[in-house]
Amino acid sequence: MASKFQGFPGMDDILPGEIEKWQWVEERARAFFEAGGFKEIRTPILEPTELFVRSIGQSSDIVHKEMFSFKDRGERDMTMRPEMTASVARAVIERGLLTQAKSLRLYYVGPMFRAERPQAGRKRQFHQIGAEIINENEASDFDAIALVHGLLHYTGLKEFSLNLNDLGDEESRKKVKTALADYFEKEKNRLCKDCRWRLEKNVLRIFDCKIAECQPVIEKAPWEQFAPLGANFRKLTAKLADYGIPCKVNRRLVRGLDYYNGVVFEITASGLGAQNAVAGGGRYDNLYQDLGGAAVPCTGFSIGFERLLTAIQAQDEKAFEEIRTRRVYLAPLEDCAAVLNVVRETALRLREKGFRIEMSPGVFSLSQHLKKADKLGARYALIAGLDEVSRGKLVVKDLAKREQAEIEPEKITACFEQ
RNA sequence: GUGGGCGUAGCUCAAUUGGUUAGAGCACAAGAUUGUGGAUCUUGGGGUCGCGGGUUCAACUCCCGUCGCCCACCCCA
Repeated sequence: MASKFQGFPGMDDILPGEIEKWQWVEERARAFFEAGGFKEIRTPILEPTELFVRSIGQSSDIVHKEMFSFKDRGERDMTMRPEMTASVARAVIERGLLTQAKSLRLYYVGPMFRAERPQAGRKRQFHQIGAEIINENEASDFDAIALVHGLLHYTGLKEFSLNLNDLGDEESRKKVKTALADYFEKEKNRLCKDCRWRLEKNVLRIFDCKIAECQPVIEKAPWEQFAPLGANFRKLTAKLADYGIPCKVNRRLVRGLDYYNGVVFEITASGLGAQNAVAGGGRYDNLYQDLGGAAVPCTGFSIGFERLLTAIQAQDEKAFEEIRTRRVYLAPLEDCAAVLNVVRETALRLREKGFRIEMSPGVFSLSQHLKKADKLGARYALIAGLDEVSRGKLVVKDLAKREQAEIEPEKITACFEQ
């Protein structure tokens, strides 16, 4: 409060104590993506404004009112990325990645920026973790959905529900749009003013409306008659059922980004407040072409990092207990190179095994060390003084069980394997 | 962008309907405690009461503005 400067609205600092959870989820996500054949990609936060206008679409809320855009000193129009799919597409096309491989599986983790009014589960700088499957066949719809589903479970989310819809191919989508436009045009006087605006810009978005008076009109929209679910979509839902992935078909599910076609989906979770979508995605077969690349079919999804974290914790208070059990506190009892080196080297060996190292700089007595270890939330302590080091040993203490053992530093990892 | 609620210590909150030097718990630091921890006790550091202006002999308290936070709408992850 006494600070002369304040951060911008909706842009948070992620502090020690909280960051460990981020790292934990991130590590799990990376492992899961690797197991699915995905490689990480990182792209710049700033992209040409036109890239997002072309991909996400003029009529979308993101483009027409939520982007952080400005001109740099060279009068270039730049925008802080509001999502990742367009950036990945730009990078793949620009770097010619599809000339070296027929198809690609890419994942990303990073900050996104949208100039919205902050509220629960919505920040101006927020983070997404997501993936794109580029130029594989239609079976990738299933892969993408199975991947999010598995990943959410793997990161500790217990309950969530998957909704999906079929927007159809370009042709049928056009037909549906005109048919729906005709229908809503007739019912125009029963719709709210926002819906009338949507009727002009993008009819499908009317289905997003939550105003009570519009509901009867929306309910009766004869979507099924204009756009029966495609054969591929039926195959997809059957396969999901086979694999025990529960889902609900929701014909009113429409995404707010214009590049989607075909299968789209959204995952909602409890414990999030009004913004309860934790992940979303779908098929976008025309994007690469629209951006000047070859025509390649794609599908992808992204997960809201912050929302995932709050949902995980809301559903299970002990979700991040494992972080504590993987913490090792360093307790050197002497301020001399021999002792410090043994302790540090041993700890680094454990770090490679996935443990986190905690230590407090300075020289302390053993009792002070143990007190600090508690405060830092460590499960184990590595204790060594001149006595142990001279005998080539080191003490490993389990703070929870109050047990300890003297071992040789080289055998430290074996001591944690069982 | 629109609406509602809220800004006092790092955190959670007090301050007797305007009145001396703004308090407590938690947290933090030191000691009791020089190789075995979570407790307890003692002591200590911390505040331009979000910021600016106004009313008043006197403002944390009343008025206006402003900034920020929270929640919701819109929409999205």
